[in-house]
Amino acid sequence: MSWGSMNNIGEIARRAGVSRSTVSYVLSGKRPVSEATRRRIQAVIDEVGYRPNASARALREGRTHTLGLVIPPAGRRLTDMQLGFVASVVEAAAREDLDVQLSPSGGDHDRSFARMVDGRRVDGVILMEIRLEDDRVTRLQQTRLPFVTIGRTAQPAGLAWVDVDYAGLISRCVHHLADLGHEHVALVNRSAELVAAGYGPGHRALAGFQSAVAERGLTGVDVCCGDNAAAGGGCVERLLAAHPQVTAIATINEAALPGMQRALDDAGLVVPRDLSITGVVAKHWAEDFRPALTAADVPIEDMGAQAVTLLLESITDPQAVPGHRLYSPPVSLRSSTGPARIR
Amino acid sequence: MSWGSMNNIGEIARRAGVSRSTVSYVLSGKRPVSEATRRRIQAVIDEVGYRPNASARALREGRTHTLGLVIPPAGRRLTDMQLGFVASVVEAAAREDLDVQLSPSGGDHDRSFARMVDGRRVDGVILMEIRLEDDRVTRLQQTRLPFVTIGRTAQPAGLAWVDVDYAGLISRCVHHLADLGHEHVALVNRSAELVAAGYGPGHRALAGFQSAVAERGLTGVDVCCGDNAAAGGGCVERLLAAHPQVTAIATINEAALPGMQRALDDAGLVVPRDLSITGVVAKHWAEDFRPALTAADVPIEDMGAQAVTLLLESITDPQAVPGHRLYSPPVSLRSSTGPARIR
DNA sequence: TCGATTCGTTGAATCGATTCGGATCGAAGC
DNA sequence: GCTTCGATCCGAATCGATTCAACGAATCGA
Repeated sequence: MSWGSMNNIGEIARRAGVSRSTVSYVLSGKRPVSEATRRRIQAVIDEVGYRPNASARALREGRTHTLGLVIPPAGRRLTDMQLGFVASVVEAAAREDLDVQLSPSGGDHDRSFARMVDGRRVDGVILMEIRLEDDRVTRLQQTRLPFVTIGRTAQPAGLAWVDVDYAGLISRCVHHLADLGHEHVALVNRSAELVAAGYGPGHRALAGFQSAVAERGLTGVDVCCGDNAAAGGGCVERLLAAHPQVTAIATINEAALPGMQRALDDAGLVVPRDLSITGVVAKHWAEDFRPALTAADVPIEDMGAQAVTLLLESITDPQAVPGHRLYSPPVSLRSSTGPARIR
Repeated sequence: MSWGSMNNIGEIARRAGVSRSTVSYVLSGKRPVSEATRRRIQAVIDEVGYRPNASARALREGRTHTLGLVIPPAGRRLTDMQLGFVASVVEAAAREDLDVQLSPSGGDHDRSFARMVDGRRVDGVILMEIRLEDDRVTRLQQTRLPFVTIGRTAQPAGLAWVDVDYAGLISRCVHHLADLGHEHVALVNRSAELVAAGYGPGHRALAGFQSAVAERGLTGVDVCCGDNAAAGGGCVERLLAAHPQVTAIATINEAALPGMQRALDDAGLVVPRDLSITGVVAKHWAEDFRPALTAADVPIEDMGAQAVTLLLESITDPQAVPGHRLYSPPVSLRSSTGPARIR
């Protein structure tokens, strides 16, 4: 394990007294090599700590054994859920002996994104924070580079994706609230910028909210809210002031939860006695809430792993019809929802 | 921008009616090319959307234009601060047109880490969550691959690193508490496993705590605490029960803060009237605390950017003596500390 | 004993880009 | 008219690994 001055396959071959091809076959096992020479070569490899140069291998094989993961541009802090996706994707990739490259890109015109895609630096790409109309998706389609989206576009047919059924789940939450007798409910959505940019979950949650509200004959109010505690606090304060009749809140904005909690505390409101809260958030947030949140737990780990699986399928068989998966986890009954009561 | 069946430099040369080298010189500008041909070539490049193959370029140049970032192994959730480092490193790298590869590795024997290091897949490595004795550091040293650590080992001489002066800052916090008249103070450290593993901040914070406590003639108690809200709650409950005389807490465990706050609320203690809290945490956490935390704000952004800068220096000039930077941000006076009062 | 088969190994081509020495050509100098 | 000299451009080597056709030697059957 000392510092071999040169660590290429030729040097190994020279020291072992064989040709480069034989060394290669020992590494890959794609052709039989006699036990004697294989041991001799392996000894040299172990001695100098040789590992084939990744770039050379990638060039020759046409595979980099690296996945690209496009995350929201830096500056904006990643939400806990996004971080969860990153972690689970990285872990799932590691299990398959794949590396992960990060690209912080918003639009299609990003240098980092362009390098990754056009430079054929990765075998496939996972896209996060997808918008209903997404430049990056169209860009990836025409490069014929396999990719999977976490979240889905407006027209996801023929694409590989994993997503949460925000529409269905928020709808289910509203029905749950209606069953409890609530008549005036509110939706706390993601940030206004995200929704304006056509961010899928925001739009789909709103659609599910509105349809369920209509179906049950409730009155519903929806507000956008920045992805952080401070915004959550202000948002709930304004909501309570403007719509005092509201007795229940559904949300998909987990990052705002701590602030929402604080605003409720400050207003002297007890959950669920005075106000019910529910929504679609990561399990971690639901359980950290006080009281524990009745919510649909987004299966972050599964989704990241599934995205990697789908991507690998696309890579190994580019012709195959891309797979997808829509998650619709059950709404876990915890302690944050209760019968409606006039405030 | 259509899908050129082949996108290599040879194809571009053929279409433009020149040799491959000329195309290369147009791209790099390392030799003069006549205006006429340069325009002709550029037109072809733009038309087919050509970009040089990253693997081939890396092979030839011996540089991958990629940085490796070693993060704590998945499974354990990353703390907010770690996430901040990742984000700022990625952003700083992007500014330099560098890509970032993630490697979730704890020990030295990790496959992902080995691939990254031995496969020469990256030009340099940034290491997070450094321990006082760290296998990965010794491993990197003998491969002669430039690297920078966020945090530092017990013997950091000759290494490139950025770190927070936890010892000095916690000491300053204790002095601040002593100035306010507190006589019984507590330190809430990071998790017991981390400290047992020789995690630097844990040890250095403890050392600073103990020396300051001794210097001011206080009584001090230190406890370890898991990096999450639940652990923080339990930790403070036990602390209050076992040491009722404690009137102030210093901490470096930001992830535990929400839980600590809840435990204090439950105990009916008002900050800072009944109990003072201070410590070293990311600004974000300090400001989200209620009341805002008097604390030294860890300059996460700067540290990530600085780590990239130091790494680039190591890469461009491997002979130079590695730089380092010890951050000692001021303790921002907010509202969570006040004069001691017997509970 | 000789041709056929198998096993182990080798040499050379290849992936796509960079780079250096040299070739080509027109213009300038004598 | 012939050499000289820039200005341009080209050809070939190179980076490190993989892979295929082929070759020598040993084994086998007839």
